[in-house]
Amino acid sequence: MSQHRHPGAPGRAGAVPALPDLPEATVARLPEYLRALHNLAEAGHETVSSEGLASAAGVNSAKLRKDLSHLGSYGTRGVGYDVALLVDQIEYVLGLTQRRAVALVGVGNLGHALAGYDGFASRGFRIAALFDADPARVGEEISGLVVRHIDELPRVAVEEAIAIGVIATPAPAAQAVADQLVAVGVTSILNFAPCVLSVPEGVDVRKVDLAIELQILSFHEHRKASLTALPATGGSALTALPGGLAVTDTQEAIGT
Amino acid sequence: MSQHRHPGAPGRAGAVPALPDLPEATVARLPEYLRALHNLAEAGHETVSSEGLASAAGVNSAKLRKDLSHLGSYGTRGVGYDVALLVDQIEYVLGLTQRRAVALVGVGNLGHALAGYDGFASRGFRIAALFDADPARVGEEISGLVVRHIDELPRVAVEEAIAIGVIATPAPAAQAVADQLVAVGVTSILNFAPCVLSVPEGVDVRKVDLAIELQILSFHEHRKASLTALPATGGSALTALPGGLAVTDTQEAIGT
DNA sequence: CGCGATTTGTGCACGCCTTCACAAGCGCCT
DNA sequence: AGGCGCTTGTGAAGGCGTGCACAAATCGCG
Repeated sequence: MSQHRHPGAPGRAGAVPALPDLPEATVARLPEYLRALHNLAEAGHETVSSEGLASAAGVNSAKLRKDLSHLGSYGTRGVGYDVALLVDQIEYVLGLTQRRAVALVGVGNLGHALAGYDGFASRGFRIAALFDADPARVGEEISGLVVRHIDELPRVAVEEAIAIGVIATPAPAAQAVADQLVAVGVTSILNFAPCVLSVPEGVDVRKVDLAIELQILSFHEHRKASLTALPATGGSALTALPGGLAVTDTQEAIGT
Repeated sequence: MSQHRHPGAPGRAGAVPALPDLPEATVARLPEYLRALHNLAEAGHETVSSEGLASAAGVNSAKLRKDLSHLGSYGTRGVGYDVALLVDQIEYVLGLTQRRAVALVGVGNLGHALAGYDGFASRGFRIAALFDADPARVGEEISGLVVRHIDELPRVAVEEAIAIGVIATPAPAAQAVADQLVAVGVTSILNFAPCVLSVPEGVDVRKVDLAIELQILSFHEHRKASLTALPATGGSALTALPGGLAVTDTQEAIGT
């Protein structure tokens, strides 16, 4: 198609340049590419081949090329991708050109850690406010921010232009917090509480459950054990291949 | 098929009862079903229909039935599933009948929170040891455990029968830690460091990257904004439908 | 100026996952 | 005992995602 047209150049006019709706799977990988690209840029690379970027991001090179082609792509055949250009492009698509304000609700064990996690700040986000329902925690200062009572959410949400809510409360409190976030106009929620949230249409919820991740690992562990444990008993076929197989969804031998 | 045969009853003979290799997508949902089932059991329910359990877990009922059918299934037509029986069955398949020992490496910000997270203990895991490479942190006591130097990993791994390793170090240190874990026989790793790990075949790695989750939300936020920005400003638009529906991949109206 | 080496972009086929729709099975009520 | 309503388990269809393999395009060099 186009030669080197930039459908939505980052620093360019802010006029909603027809954001393509990418496949979910692609969206989920873009941040990984972005991180790899930042590393490459820091290492002095000006261009990178699909093969090189793919291995740095831990994916197949064909998959990477297809992913990038979805967003209009900025590669040069015979050469590769311009690192800086691609960074700008991905950051634009992900909406990282504006530093979004994040409200963190629940400053218990996990909330404390999240409040102090510098990975947020360094990757396009700003923790703008901390909330908790426990009066004993209100007023405490964490990483330069004062914990406020959840009832102040409406006022602060407007003041700080909160775009994303992070829930790090115990499960029983999570639904109420989600409702409050939705009520003040938040349409994106990251939920660390181990429960299902019910939210209106148009609100995105992503869930991170640490115990679930471990349980998934446990299953594979269990399965691996049950395979290597049956050298004799023909029992259930499978005949455990000596090398074993690949993994769940990520790694592969990557050549740093 | 069988009436009420238990191919692998939990407390039963420990003789590797032909663990079926479930679809990855199913495995990833089983922990969610398990959590929902525990809630139902606590609420006094003895049986539950696929519809009921599905909404409690935030999924489609057909999907749930197919998932459960993969593990031999223990439902009764016209009635539903026996809650206690299903709990046992899922816990068995996930390998949660034995409480696996977890080693946590890196007790910085996030590591501290993970060490104190009671969700691990309550859901089948035991944090057996904490490690760090920083001598200043070695010796510190967290949640009843003393932080040890990473060099003690080989000895402790054997003593405590470590089954799963959790990496909560900065990215530059993660690969070395992974290598050390693999060297002492750990074949399941949960990685919180924002980097790709290279591991041998047969080792499972799952990755949790908090910033990536936010960036995915950011994309959808960006896209929603670019859509609603066209009609007539509407500020935050959306006119939140009262009933509201699901979102990206989880929620649904749940009737607690 | 032309040719070959290199690398992107993509058409295509395959497999996994989801969803629908319905037959089979079970309990309860009459 | 028989029928009826409810719920599970599953065959089939459709959609999505992945990976291969190759044509198109670009650069560098002779």
